[in-house]
Amino acid sequence: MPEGHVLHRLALAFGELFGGHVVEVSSPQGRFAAGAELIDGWRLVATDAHGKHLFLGFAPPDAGVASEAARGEATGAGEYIALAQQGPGAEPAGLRWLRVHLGLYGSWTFDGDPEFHAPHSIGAPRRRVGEEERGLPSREAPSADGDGWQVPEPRGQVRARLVVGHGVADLTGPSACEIVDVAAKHAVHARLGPDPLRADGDVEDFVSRVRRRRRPIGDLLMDQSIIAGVGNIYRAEALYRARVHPWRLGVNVPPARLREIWHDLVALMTDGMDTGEIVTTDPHDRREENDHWYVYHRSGKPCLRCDSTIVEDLMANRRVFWCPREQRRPPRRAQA
DNA sequence: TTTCCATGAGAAT
DNA sequence: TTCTCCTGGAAAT
Repeated sequence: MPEGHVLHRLALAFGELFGGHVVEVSSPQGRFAAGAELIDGWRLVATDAHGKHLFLGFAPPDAGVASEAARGEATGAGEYIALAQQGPGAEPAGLRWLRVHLGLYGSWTFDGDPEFHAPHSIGAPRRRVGEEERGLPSREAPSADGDGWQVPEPRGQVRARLVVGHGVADLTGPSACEIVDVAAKHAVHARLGPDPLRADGDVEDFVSRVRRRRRPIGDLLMDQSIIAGVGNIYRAEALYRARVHPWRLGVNVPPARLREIWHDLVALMTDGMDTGEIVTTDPHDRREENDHWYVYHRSGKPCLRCDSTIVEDLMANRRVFWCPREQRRPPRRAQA
């Protein structure tokens, strides 16, 4: 159940660990065999993330990066383009893109030798917050006589496996894993709203998309065509921090408050991208060290700020949490 | 051992 | 609105 910060974190990790390298791509499970064949032995030259979609751009191993913009930036080993961090216009043409959506249970697990920095698993379901991101221990510890790291056997249903000389990334349980061309990639971008973690994320775009809808703000924040990357935790926490009731209609939330929510999400999700975990509580509000959230999964417990009992309800079949005192009810609740 | 559930989203009804 | 799919950890039995 990774939210957008995880995908951006993954895009950065893939750039650092695989960027510029020729990658061996396979599908141990078999369900991605045809797609893997299309990029097996190709070079990772670009990464991108938008909302909960991860894109890895591959070029033929001996081709330079096609576009003018990319020249000199992604031609040698270890070099690549991180598109989410750049403005529009830097996208190389002619790449084959691996598009991955982790859905409910997808995760990437990394392993590698000590040179392959930071083996870790990102996006794994049910990860307890605060738990250190940690990968599988290498099966083969480096030994004194020069035996190096060995690629471990796939563990579980590995849909896709990416291998470079010094490390491996295994993908399990994605809801989407496919090879797309640049046109299909652009179609994905087109149906997504602005992403607080992208360089081209535009707060006014977000505001105007929300203000057009007579739907609860809690529902709109989960709609990827309104704002991309926000999931159930960031939705609940951002509304709490802005003191907005989840059922207030988007059209009734003042633009200034929406801007506040956006900028708060930029800060919270950037922190999540940097640390790998979602922490939304201010330090002085924490009563225990692991009080990472104000309302998410805290129904029945006291509000960290006012001691009111946190409540929950279903909104579009997803649990939504709020504090009835910090987030006052709207004058009239939206009809379910 | 089995059941339940989850940071998701698209299709079917 | 309900169903469905992908997986695995925790809770329930």
